[in-house]
Amino acid sequence: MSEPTSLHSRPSRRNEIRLQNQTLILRAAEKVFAEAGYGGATVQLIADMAGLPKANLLYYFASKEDLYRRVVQTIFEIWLQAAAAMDNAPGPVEGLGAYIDAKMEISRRHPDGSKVWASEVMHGAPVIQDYLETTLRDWTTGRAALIQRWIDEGKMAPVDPEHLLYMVWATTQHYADFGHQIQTLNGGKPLSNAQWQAAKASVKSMILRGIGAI
Amino acid sequence: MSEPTSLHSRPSRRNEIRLQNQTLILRAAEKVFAEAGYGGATVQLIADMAGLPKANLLYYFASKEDLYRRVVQTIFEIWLQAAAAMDNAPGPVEGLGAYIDAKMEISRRHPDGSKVWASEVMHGAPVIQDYLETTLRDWTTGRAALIQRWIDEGKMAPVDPEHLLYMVWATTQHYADFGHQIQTLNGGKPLSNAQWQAAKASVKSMILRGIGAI
DNA sequence: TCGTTTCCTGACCGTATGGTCAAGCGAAAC
DNA sequence: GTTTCGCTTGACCATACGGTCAGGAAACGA
Repeated sequence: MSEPTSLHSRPSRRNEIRLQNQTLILRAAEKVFAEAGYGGATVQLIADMAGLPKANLLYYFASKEDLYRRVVQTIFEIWLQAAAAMDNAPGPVEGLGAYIDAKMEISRRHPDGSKVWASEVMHGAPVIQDYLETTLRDWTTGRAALIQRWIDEGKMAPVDPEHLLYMVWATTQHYADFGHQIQTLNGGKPLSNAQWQAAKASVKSMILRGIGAI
Repeated sequence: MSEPTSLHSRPSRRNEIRLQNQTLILRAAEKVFAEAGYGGATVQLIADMAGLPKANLLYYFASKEDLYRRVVQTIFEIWLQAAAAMDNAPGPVEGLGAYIDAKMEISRRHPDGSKVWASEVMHGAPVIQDYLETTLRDWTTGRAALIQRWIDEGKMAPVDPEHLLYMVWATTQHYADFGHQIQTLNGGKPLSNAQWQAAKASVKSMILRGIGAI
């Protein structure tokens, strides 16, 4: 009853299991939400994917919606990390180049996350609307200003910074969100390592040339 | 009481009602599928949106899946019509320019259709896989060859035609699929007429410059 | 007018879903 | 050795879902 110093005990077996199961569930949830959408996903499906009984999921996460919210937030954080690639760059070639590289890498490594994000936004952003209005809006205006500075310094053509950002988002995320279509057009096979490099180079060169940076 | 001199019974009242209700239902279905996804959409929701009893929908359409299939096919046909804009063009400026214009117009006028299409592809194209493998693949290889011809004729830089097409698809459809995000970043207001024109011009100029066509 | 076909719909059904619960389990704390 | 307390789970529940059906209403042909 009286806790002497049990504020936070060592990692202990308990917390270890807890964390392990939570990440296991979140990973399964990401996959199922990406494949079936929020409405099409079922807790049972996620449980099967995770190899756990359904009731166990609902011990760790209060509800399906709670689980979904966690998945979306995780993706948003990954998304924001890549955003930092644009910082401290002397010009658009380095800054946008690194940003495009980072976003293409995310499309390759987290296609499910990208799909969940796309689905969330397409359905009106019911759970991350506040993030869009605060974090994303601030980030966007900040980078738009940075791009405008590059334009003023004559480092690129005078394009609308926001539409440029949309193009970067759209093009890079397309390789995740429409990966199935791309795979089908690629003879049914996923893009190989070399093809991914070619895609990255194509996207980068077209965009950078499109804004007169190269 | 029916008058013997029926004023207009040319298309016969029956077929008229039938067609009217079917399009009413399809329009409602497109909206609901776009907003909630296939799994999240319910027949009841579509019926409410159409202002008809649920049983009436299932009189005209055999099942929810049948209704969904019709919606997706309709979108695909609209999509293909825009594809013709590239034909008979002397070069990339006219051909791709017209294609981008057409696709932007579709994003503006059929955002729900675009979302349903995106959702369908993201979830592995369960109902239009065969279209992807036949119609879309043929169209893509054909247009890739056309673009390659333009490259050979020195009308544009030697970019990978397929990645160029992906960029056009991604960028134009982004304005429909991520319309909610764009609206949020636009202060919560939908793009105005002028803003749509600016978007169109931005996308066109960035892409055409990106491939060295202007 | 009458018979036939098509349209319309309230009531209903089997199933699957998100979520609850109470009883068990096992490692650690006493 | 016993108690504690978080972890685990089969069984269960209310609800909502897609789909059916019987039978009435309206439109049509003759």
